[in-house]
Amino acid sequence: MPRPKSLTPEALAAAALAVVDRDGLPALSMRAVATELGMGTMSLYRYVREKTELEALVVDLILSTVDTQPPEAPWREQIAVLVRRVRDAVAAHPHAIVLTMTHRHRSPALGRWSESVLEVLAANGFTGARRVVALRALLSYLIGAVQLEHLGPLTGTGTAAMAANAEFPLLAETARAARSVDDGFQRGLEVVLRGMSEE
Amino acid sequence: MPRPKSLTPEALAAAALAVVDRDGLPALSMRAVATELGMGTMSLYRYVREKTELEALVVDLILSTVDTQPPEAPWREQIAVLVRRVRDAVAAHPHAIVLTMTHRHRSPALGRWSESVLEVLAANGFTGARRVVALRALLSYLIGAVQLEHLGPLTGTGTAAMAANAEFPLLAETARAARSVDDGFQRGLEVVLRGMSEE
DNA sequence: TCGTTAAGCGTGCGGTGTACGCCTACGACG
DNA sequence: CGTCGTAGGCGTACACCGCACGCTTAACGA
Repeated sequence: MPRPKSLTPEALAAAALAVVDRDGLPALSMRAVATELGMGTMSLYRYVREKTELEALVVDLILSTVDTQPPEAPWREQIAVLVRRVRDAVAAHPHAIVLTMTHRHRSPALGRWSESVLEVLAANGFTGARRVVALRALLSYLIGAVQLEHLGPLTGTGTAAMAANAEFPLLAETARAARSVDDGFQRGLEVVLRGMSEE
Repeated sequence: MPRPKSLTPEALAAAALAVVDRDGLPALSMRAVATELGMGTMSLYRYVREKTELEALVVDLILSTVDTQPPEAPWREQIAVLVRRVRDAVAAHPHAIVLTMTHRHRSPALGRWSESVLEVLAANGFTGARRVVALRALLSYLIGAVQLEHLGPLTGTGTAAMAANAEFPLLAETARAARSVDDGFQRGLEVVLRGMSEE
């Protein structure tokens, strides 16, 4: 048929991601992406029905970089590695984190990842409701911890003011101590893994 | 002094929240809030420097409804109740959840809540890094689980399609099983509490 | 009563997403 | 090789957004 598309969805997503990485999330407009690609704004709508669909494409591009193959290791370490890979992939594009969180459930890449985690769980005695609870706990921790790392409150600008406030002595002390805790993400993940193992 | 303000910040936030609850998050515009209050659009800027500040006000209004007094109970149940109260307050305004997550770190109400949780932890042997890790794990789980409940992927429309896909047999089975698991939030929370206790 | 001060708001600007319809490059076919 | 149908590309336009600016006006202290 006539006039083949000149863009793959990946190329479109890559252009959008480049805009976000360079100029921040508010700069992600249809016009900006079109300019990035050297096309007219409305041309993008040949590839995407609305802007949110473009955003979902960006998210899937980010998440598709994670290797879903579990490493050779004890099962808990297998899961820890898989979780950390997603954390790292998301953290590689800090301006896009809000996007990643709001569109993650439409990403086939995250679906493949979940399937991989479930395989590890299934191979190690997790069945039925217990497996459901385990995946939910892992996903919840992952999603929450990523946002915590990048939007406070233990390390945010907004909380800095609150933590300095004498009204919150424990919060202030905890925020101070948090800065010297190495890899809090990993230690929190171990909490979840330990809790899962003993259900 | 002349001409006292006719609005409290709470009244402003309440009007904005009414708009969001009634018409959804995209309908939250300065013009809509002004109309809700029967004022001119620009009048709002006497109370707020920019729109995000109004959003933060809404979030704090939502979170200020949670009782931060721990109940009489064993300490793990105390924490479970505190966490569940935040979950319920947030879930009461589903259209505002994205807002709540992005502005939570600027909410004094969540600061008071954190302080309260830390008091329970401190009174039960949690100190130093261990207390930091415990709070982070709880907050991460809370934040992530709330989003999981309201944006899939175990119960979302987007994932329904993915779960139906034969490419993801375990995910499909898990999504099916998830629907019959009573109070997955509570069971996931118990995973975290158990993991915390044994660090 | 009057002056001062801040509340309230009308106008306008630069930006957004996207509906609509035209133009045109291309691949298939006679 | 010409021609035609199709779908890619895009220019224009519209409704809406956040908000800068400066005027009008209500309420208090003196």
